[in-house]
Amino acid sequence: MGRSPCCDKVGLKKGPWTPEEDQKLLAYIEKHGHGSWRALPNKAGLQRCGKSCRLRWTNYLRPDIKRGKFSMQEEQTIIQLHALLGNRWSAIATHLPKRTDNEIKNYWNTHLKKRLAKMGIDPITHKPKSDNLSSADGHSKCAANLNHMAQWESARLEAEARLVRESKLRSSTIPSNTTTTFTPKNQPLLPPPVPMTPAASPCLDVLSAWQGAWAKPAANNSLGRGYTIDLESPTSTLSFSDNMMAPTISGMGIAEDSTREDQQWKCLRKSGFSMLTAAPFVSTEASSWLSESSGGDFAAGFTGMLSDKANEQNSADGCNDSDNAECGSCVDVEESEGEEDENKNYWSSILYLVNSSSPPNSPPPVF
DNA sequence: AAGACGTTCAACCGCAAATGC
DNA sequence: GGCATTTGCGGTTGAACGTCT
Repeated sequence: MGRSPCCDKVGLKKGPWTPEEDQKLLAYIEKHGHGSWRALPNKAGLQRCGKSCRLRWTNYLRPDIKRGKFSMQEEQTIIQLHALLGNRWSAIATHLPKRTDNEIKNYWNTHLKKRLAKMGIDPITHKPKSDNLSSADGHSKCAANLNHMAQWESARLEAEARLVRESKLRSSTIPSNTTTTFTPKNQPLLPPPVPMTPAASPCLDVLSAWQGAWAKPAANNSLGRGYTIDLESPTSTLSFSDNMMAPTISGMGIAEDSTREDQQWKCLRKSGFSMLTAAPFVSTEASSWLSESSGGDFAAGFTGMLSDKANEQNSADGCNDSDNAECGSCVDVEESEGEEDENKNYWSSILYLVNSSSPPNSPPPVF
């Protein structure tokens, strides 16, 4: 495709794979594992280079791949992780089970990036384009914190990715001469990916930090507002419960009602989501780093970049309840609002979440 | 109906890291 | 430790398909 071939050997087929080739590759890997990719094509009777075979397998034929539309939670996860890690698709993919890095990369380039850009958000910095110059004082601190956390999170993700790779390698190199029968649609040849449970990743991560901040009070909260926490979620993302007042954590694997979620995001924004509002729910530990990050003034520092923009939006919407935790007007979402507005709100909320997730001064990860 | 234009995504490439000898 | 080979990653391409004019 427009470049010199990666394999010098002539006669090797390129371009789209035929069903027959897929079948050959699948049959071979089912029987022998992939072993050496370079040697595989000859052994499997394929006129392809090993690289092409590996790519076909990892991005398309592997049984533990989920195809189809990305859920809203997956989108949120991608955006949050992209804000932290940049174009490190393989690291992002470790947080999205059954999605390949290539698929995530494509989805980002064809959908998410454009949607962010359309909203005036720089898809690289994840900040409003007009906001780039206004981050001189308070925001720079947050940016530094975010950067610190990004490095920290990045190192952890790399370690996780390594574990996943090693696990897969071990299993894939073992010939499956067991009773495993395999077709592209059903039987997994490889074991399920290493779950990113809190137990597996006991250290802080940005998303977990968020979860922790929200989740901890759940055990002894007397509010009874419907906290729901999925501790097994590998990459939980923040969402809000039905009445929008108490934060909830929902797991990635949980099917979501997108319409409802839209409304939740909308209300999150409408309620002027801020740590002022959230403070009563935040654990001591979490509020500690939040406080540090804001130079001692937890509420002011942390909410600065959140509420400013949210208030701006609220004013535009005529919702002035940003400082009111019991914003009742947010419960009923006006149906007359356009879908575009909902999308905007949803994306705005994501941006604010991304901007705010950086516990500073955390110790370096030990793996 | 047909050509132009835009979008999507599988597959390619080169590079860097990891691994083996 | 040094070199050769293999593997993984991220950027890019272009065919296929959809939409617009």
